[in-house]
Amino acid sequence: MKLKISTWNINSVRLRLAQVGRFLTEARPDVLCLQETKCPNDRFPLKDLQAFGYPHVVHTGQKGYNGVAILSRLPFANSESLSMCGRTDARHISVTLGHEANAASGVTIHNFYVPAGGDIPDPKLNEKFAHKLQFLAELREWGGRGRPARSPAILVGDLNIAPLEHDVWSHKQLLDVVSHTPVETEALEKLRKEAGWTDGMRHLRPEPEKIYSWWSYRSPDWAAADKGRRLDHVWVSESLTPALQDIEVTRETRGWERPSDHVPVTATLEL
DNA sequence: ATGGTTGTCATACAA
Repeated sequence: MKLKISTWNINSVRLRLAQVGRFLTEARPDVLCLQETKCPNDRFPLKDLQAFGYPHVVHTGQKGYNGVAILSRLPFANSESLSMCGRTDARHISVTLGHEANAASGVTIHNFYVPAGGDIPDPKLNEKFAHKLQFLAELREWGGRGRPARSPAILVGDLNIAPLEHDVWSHKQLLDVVSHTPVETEALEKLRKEAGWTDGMRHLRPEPEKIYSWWSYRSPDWAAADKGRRLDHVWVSESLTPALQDIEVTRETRGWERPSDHVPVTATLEL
């Protein structure tokens, strides 16, 4: 069977409910992982999302900030949410697919939203950057402790880091810009390789091809300037790497009315 | 070097 899984930082799920519906209708993924739902749990638009043909939904959110959700056409065997950095903010949720005798049963999907990290790339001067580095340290520890990539698993999300030279419009100009500083990019690549994850996007579309999934709202003409960054990622475990068939970045959603600053990334696996 | 935009919630803060 084919498993099609998408990840999208939606920047308010309530404001962009119709866009989620349009994307789901047009792309028809089996699973959609959302970040930055910016929605407390009691105001999450559960029924509206289910009505798009995704009866299985888990979510965790808070007022105003953060928040992650997973929508699925396939049922879940179980779900959990990790607490990172001793905080109650909603930056991870995972499910294990199951309850049906198909090839996707037993695949665990982790949906992460890594802190953006503020503007100043110095943990002594900027608490938000210190938080980001701490989050990466805990991600590394988590990747070694439970060895999540040693069983069939997919890790997606807004990792707020563009790790490679061709993941940004200008490597040199962004070396001291949060999201592309060496301390972040080296930490992310190290923890990914150590844990055994494959960078799914680059596995199918290696450098030097430029790949972006985010364009700043502050750019007056984002499409012409094309000063993007690849902040959104799909990682797959070793056992699932040969199953990777396709990666798609749905750039056109950035041109929709009232868009998110991130666009969906979709992976197709033949299981 | 600086300011540029958006969303949430209340007019500041995070991204």
